[in-house]
Amino acid sequence: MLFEEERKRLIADYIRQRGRASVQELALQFQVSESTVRRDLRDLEELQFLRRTHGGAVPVLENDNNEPSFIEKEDRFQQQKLAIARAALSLIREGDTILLDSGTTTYQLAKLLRGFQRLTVITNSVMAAQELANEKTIELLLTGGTLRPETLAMVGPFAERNIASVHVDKLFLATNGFDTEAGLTTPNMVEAAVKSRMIRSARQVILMADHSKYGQVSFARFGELSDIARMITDRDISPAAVQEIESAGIDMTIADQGGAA
Amino acid sequence: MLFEEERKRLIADYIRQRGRASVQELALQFQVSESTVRRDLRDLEELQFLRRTHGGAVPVLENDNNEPSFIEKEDRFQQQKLAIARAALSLIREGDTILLDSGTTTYQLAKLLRGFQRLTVITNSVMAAQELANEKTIELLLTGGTLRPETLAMVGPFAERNIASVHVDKLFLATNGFDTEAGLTTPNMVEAAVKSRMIRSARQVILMADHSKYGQVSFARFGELSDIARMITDRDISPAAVQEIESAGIDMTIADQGGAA
DNA sequence: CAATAAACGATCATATATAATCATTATTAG
DNA sequence: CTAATAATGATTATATATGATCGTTTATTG
Repeated sequence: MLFEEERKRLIADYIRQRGRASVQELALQFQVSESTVRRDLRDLEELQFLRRTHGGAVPVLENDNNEPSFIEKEDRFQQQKLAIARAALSLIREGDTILLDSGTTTYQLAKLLRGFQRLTVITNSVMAAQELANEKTIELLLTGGTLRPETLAMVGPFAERNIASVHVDKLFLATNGFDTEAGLTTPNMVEAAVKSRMIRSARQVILMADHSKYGQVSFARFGELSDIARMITDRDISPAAVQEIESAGIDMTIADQGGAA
Repeated sequence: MLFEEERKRLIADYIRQRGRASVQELALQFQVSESTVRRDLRDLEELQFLRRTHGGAVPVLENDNNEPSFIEKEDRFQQQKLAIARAALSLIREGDTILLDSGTTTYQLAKLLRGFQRLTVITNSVMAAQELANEKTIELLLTGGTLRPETLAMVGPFAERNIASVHVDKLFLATNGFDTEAGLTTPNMVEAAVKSRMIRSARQVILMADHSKYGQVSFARFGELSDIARMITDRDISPAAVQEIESAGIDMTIADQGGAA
């Protein structure tokens, strides 16, 4: 005879393992009435361990790939950004210490960082931090700072001071505007100050920017082209732009989307 | 014949080893009445050595994987903690700048902070930050630091430095151990360092601790009783404890759970 | 879209576990 | 040694988990 707690835990395991289970099946399996199974399922659903359906239950969806957040849904160029993130991933080595800027493209990279055995990640993005919080093999540091609700980025003196106190192998940087004349720009002054600080704390600066950023000029300037060692963009960038960027001494990586458009 | 403490330890071991035990089984095994077994189990549960179920007890699960454990989700003292949080809430004024420690009790308070029109909150708890991220009327600052996966608390030099650079009206502090001799203690050294810093940055220190913390001594000491201006606890605290704490010059608030047990 | 069968939630009865209480026994302090 | 205190066991009232029943809701299928 099982205790209630034991049974609930086993039911949760059972469903996670098999992918699904009917109420009847569970009642038979654990030798209790269907009433009891339903009560258990209700409790487990409340604790988010599974989702009930008519007739049974299914595992709760891992937030790995499904259920993109609101920001993600509204995001344009997702395919391109994922491709850029994959290209960025190949630049990271075991044991690296990296600085991860906030932004939707760098967020895609954060999701890919799982699986590293030894990695130190410093970020001002709460969204990125959430993705990596449970990875035991990744040392995760948050810069701290005032939280901007729109982007869940931490900015301001707290962030700047902490970034100033470290040195990293690689910075993965995002931007709103990238222009050969105006340099690197973003709409928000305090975010610009943080990015500027990040650049100064990195041995190698890698810019992750899809083609739509090229030629854009925003309000606050945080760096110039010569700060950038490498730029990763998508294949929709114009050949003319590529030539112009390369002639500024920046290595280019054109990310392949693997056949898909 | 065993001493009480010996028996309790053996019961805890027994359950950890076998994975479960019924009250009957334990009464037989240790040659005591079921009443005594239940009392032992109650004590052991309060100390988090095991979890009671109807009919017996099971071990506390180690949360080795990334999923939130049962323990976290169904916190047995939730009612008390909520009551404590409500009492803490009444101490906060519009326009205050408060420092919020990480922990389950302070997390309850974070959830109640919505609705303030003007409030500055500094916290090292990512969980608390998530609750408040979308409140436009709350200025939210994160301390930054290394993220501890178990508690989602930010600790270490980043956090300490930023905390040291501010001064707040009120600190809402959590603790694992509260003892008139040993003072305030917690299992983790780096968390202790952060808490210690917090105390130094606050004009008024308010301790939020349910009755189970009283008399507990953990590994790392981060403060003494004289640091505390006020303690908020639940009504299950013993009158003797209240008197002892008050004679140490600490104002006491016994949170009412509003009729519910 | 309606008919039908299955699944569901609500409610109740019951068996059992538990908390509260009190008497008794062990332990400690003076 | 005696008084006070704490732990234990027995007893009783309360609380809880469970299974059965039944009216309602939901999915399916012709």
